[in-house]
Amino acid sequence: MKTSATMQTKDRIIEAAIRLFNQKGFSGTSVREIAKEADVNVAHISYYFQGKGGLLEQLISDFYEGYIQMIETQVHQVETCHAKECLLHVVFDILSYQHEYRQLTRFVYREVTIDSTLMREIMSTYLTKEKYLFHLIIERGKSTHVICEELSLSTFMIQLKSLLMMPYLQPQYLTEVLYLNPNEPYFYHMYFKELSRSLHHLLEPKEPRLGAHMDLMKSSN
Amino acid sequence: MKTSATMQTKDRIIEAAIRLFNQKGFSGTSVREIAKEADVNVAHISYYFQGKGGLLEQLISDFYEGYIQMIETQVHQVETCHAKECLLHVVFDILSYQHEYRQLTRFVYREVTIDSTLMREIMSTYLTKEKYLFHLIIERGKSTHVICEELSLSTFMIQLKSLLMMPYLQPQYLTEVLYLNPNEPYFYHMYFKELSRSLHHLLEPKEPRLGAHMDLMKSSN
Amino acid sequence: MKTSATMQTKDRIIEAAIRLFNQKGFSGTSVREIAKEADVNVAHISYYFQGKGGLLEQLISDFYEGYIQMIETQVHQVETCHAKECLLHVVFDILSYQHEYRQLTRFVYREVTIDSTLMREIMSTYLTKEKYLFHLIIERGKSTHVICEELSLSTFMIQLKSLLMMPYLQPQYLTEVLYLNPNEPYFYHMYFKELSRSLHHLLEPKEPRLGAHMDLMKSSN
Amino acid sequence: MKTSATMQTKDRIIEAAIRLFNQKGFSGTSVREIAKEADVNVAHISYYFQGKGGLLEQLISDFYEGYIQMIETQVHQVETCHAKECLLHVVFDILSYQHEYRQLTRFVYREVTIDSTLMREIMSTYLTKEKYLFHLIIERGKSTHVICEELSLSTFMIQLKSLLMMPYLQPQYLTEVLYLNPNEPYFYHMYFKELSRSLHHLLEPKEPRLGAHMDLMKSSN
DNA sequence: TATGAATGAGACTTCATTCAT
DNA sequence: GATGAATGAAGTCTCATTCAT
Repeated sequence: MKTSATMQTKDRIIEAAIRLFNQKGFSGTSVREIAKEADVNVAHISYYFQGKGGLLEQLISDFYEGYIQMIETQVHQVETCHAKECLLHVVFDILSYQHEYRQLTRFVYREVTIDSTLMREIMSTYLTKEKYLFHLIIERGKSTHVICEELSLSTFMIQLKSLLMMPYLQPQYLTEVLYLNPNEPYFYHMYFKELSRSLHHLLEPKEPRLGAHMDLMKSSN
Repeated sequence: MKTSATMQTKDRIIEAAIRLFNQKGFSGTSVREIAKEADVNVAHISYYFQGKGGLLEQLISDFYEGYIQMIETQVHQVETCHAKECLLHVVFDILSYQHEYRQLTRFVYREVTIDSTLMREIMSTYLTKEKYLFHLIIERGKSTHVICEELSLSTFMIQLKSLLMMPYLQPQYLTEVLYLNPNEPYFYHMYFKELSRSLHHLLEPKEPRLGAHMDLMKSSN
Repeated sequence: MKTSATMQTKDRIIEAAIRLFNQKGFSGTSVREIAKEADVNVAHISYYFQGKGGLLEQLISDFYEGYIQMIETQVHQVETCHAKECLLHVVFDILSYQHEYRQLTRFVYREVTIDSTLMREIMSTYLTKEKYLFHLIIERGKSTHVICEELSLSTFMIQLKSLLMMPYLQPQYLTEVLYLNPNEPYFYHMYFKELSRSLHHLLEPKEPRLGAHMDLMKSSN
Repeated sequence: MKTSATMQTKDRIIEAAIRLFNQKGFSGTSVREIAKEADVNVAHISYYFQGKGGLLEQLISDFYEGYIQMIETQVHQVETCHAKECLLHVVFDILSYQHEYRQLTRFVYREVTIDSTLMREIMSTYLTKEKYLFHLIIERGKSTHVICEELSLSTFMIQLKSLLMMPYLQPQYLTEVLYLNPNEPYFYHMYFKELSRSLHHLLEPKEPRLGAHMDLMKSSN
């Protein structure tokens, strides 16, 4: 068992790292800065996390560990529910989770765009599981005819994840261009509403008519 | 006028930088690596671009310069068109532009998530203009009653941009989890189709009924 | 409290820096050379002194700090003395101080001739104080009628400082042209004698007759 | 014969070099800065002066060439004169020469404090000659009994040269501490007056009585 | 003669980590 | 467990010079 002082040190490092990685990126942050921000000796970072890389790994793993666990819990809790309602519950929980760990979320979502061994492991460990969990819900929805049979899981995941990640990948865009404040609770409640509406359209059985783009396709190279 | 040899050197640096920044991020890439990849003397990077930072600036500026110019051209060309058609044309052009400069796009979209002075300038210079151009189209659509009066520009921009950026911010997710290949032309044609469908729902005047999430709101903190 | 090992490292750097700056000038010396001369890792220079510039700053500040303190001590000690005697004591102390820190003195006196922000600060911090301290002595001498009323402080300071600095600014001239050895204690005792004689003439109330140069003045442009 | 354009280029380089060497020292100035300041191509510096070192050499040689020639001219012109008057003429000419080439003088006097092969050559070539010329005058003065027999040449040279160089080695001290402006013609006329007075005392046959310092000598280590 | 791109060496600094205390 | 000095590698950038045009 770790002593309280040790926990404090580890936690202070984690908090400082999240703050700084978020601001300047992983590579853009030095261990000295982290140690200074956390008011800890530099050697502690290597000592507790086996180096800067280990710290990164732990932060990302922790994030996705909690992320997947939260979805799993929700999916199993509402196993008997109406699929669409379950879906919305999960989405709402994800938004809450992201909001609770705002800085970590933002940093992880950016770092995950880098092609590295670590990230590939994360993909196959956590994101594949996430996909599977949504697959379960969607299938349940299809079998109970509340979700359109033709809906492809990929299409769904792309739309869902792009909207879920947007506020964390482009926070400055929201604040400086759209004058929204993604850190306020109000924002993410509104955001949930919009997201729900989008998903609603996506899951709807009736296919909308669209013609314009078909011609565009042909004229392009 | 620059000699051909010079252009080759500058261009080789730019290409190498895009490739590496894309793979390892800006901070994660050293000028030595870039010089090696470009088969160019290290000193050239400072010589031509006033340092690594200048190279970053130029890449990002170039990207957004072309980006905005392309949208502007399209918007003015189809000024007399049906607003919705114009919108689809612009979206299609953006997807094409992004596809043409795949690696640069991917890198820029990631780097833009970092809060720096440069990025804030990019926001206020280019992205504010982008918003304005979409504002013009949307307003035209509203005045001709093909776009729902209640649609807020912010809502529209969030949905549009999140979908536009998604394949470039999460390419590994697409390839390794969803088994899609965002680099193939086929993909981005399909993607355009999906995007069009989403926008169609968004612009539609008729408001869908949704209730489930309202209850969720109340039970949350 | 610093450990003995640390002090050794810092001191070794300082000694090596003085030696090399003295020989080759500040800009003409590289941190690598200093590190090599001090038998220390290159990184230590930035580590302990915040870079080469910080090292320079510290050396110069240390020199003038000790310099002013020494004069102050002397001035206050002999407050009740005869002004002229006090003056000679101070001059003797300065010569001793300069001799004790020969290499540092020489380097500082050369570097001080460069127009930089640092040097301007040194001027206004230390040399203004030095002037003030001599002002005190001179005024005391004037009020007790042992120093000529008409003597201007500027004239005095110029003559005094030019003679004080000479052996350190032109050591090669002394050795290679005049065949004197300014490093020997004998030399600076002789030098003190000459200096005293010069000052004596300067402080003397009786004005010498001089005519020759008056005509020169008129014939010059 | 050099073309006018070439001369312009060479001269522009020389002027720029003097200006910059004066401000930042030799090692502190880069050839690129010089080329930029002179509005000349960088390659010209290596081309015309065989590199940065050659430029330095030329500047210093030119300075001392003119310096010695000027003294020689004066010494031979006034060969038949009264030794003291001749001395004052020479001193006045040196002050004028220094004033005319203010920036060069200042830079050369600083650089001459560095121990290098070049400087040692300068010493043995020019400064030894300077000493010899003053030796001639002093000896003439001694033989005509207008200069004290006991005056040593070294003592004289030290006092003379320290005063001659002072305004160029410590210009900031004069401006920022003593509030004098060494660039004004008025200043150096005054300075000549003071210098003359000092020399007068020095050459005087009657030895002043001084006792205080003799005791100091014994109490020092 | 004039240019400016190219070069490679070397400048200063910061990095993450280790280790003796 | 905690410290901070020490390390060597690597970072970015600037240097003076050369050379083909």
